[in-house]
Amino acid sequence: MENKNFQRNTRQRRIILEELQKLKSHPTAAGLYEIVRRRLSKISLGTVYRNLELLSQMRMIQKFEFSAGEARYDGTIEPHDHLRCLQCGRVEDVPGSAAAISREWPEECNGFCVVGHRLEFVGLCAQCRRHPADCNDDASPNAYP
Amino acid sequence: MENKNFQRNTRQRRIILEELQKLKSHPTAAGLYEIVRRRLSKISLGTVYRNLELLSQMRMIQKFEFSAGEARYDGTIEPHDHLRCLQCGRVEDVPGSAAAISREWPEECNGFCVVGHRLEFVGLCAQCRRHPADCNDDASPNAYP
DNA sequence: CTGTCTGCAAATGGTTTGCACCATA
DNA sequence: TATGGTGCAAACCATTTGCAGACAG
Repeated sequence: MENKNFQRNTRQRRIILEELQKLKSHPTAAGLYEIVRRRLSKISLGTVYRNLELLSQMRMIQKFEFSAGEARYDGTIEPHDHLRCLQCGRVEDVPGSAAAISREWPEECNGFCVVGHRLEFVGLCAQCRRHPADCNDDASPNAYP
Repeated sequence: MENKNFQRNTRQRRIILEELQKLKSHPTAAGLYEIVRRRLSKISLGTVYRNLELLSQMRMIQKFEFSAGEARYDGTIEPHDHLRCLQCGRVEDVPGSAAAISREWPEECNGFCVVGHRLEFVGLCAQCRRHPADCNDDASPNAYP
C-alpha cells in the first residue's frame, strides 16, 4: 500500500526490468535471477525480490501469485489472463481474442465493490499433450481437476 | 497426481471434514486448525495439513491457492468462483447467477487442452466499504489495483 | 496384529529483512 | 556528500516430512 517511489535508477534495477520485459514467459523471481546473473554476476536474490516488488508497486510490471507456490512476474502492464500447464508448470498468456471474453464483469457483486479479477485456465500445454509419458513423475505443480 | 485413497476413517479426519463442511467461509489450514482444536485439543497442525491434502485429492473438498500466501479450503466440491476483499482478506463465494457466467470456456486455447479455470474477483467487501478508516494499516493482504 | 495415521519437532522453500558498505543524484 | 540501494546472511512463515508410538480394521 506504501506506494513509495524510488529515486535511484540503479544498474541492477534497469537490468532486471530490461530482462523481464524481454521475455514472453512469466518467470519466477529465482528464474529471473538466473537470467539477470548472466549480466550482473554478483547480484543477490534479495535485490531481485526487492526490485520486482518495487517495480510492481510502481505498475511497471505485474506480479501474480495464482495458485502455485511461487509468484510469477510479467513484464507488461496490460491486464490479461493466463494459461497454466498442470504438468510442466509453464505459464503463457491467453491470446487476444480469447482474452477479450473476460474483460467485463459486474462492478458490484454480493456487496463487494469489484475492482478487478484474476483468471487463469489450467490444462495441458501442446508439448505435454504430445508426451503423456512424462506423467509418472511428480513434476505436476498443482492438483487441480 | 498420486490419487492414493485412504483406508482409515479416523476421528481427526472425520472432524476436520465435518467442521470444514459446516463453514460457509473458506478458512486457511491454520484457521481450521483453531476450529478443530475446540473438539480435539491435542490435534496437530501437521495432521490438519495432511488430511486437507488427502481430502482434496479425493475430491471431497477443494483447495485453492489464488494469489495469496496461504491456501484456503472449501468444504464443497461444486466448482465456483470467489470474491476476495483486498482490505480484510475475506473470501466469499460468487453467488449463483454471477457464477453462471464463468462456466463455459474454450476447451482448446493456444495449443492448451483446457480442463478448468480459476477465477476470483477482487475488491472491497461491504464491511470494508463502510469503514474506509481501516485503510491506513498494513492489513491489506494483496497489492492488486 | 499390521499397516495407517497421529503428534511432535525439525526441515524445507519461497520470500523478507537487518545491517554495514556502496554508489547514484 | 547524503541517502537510497546493494550484497549477504539470518529470519520468517506456510507447508512438508521423518520418526516413534497410537489405533482402526
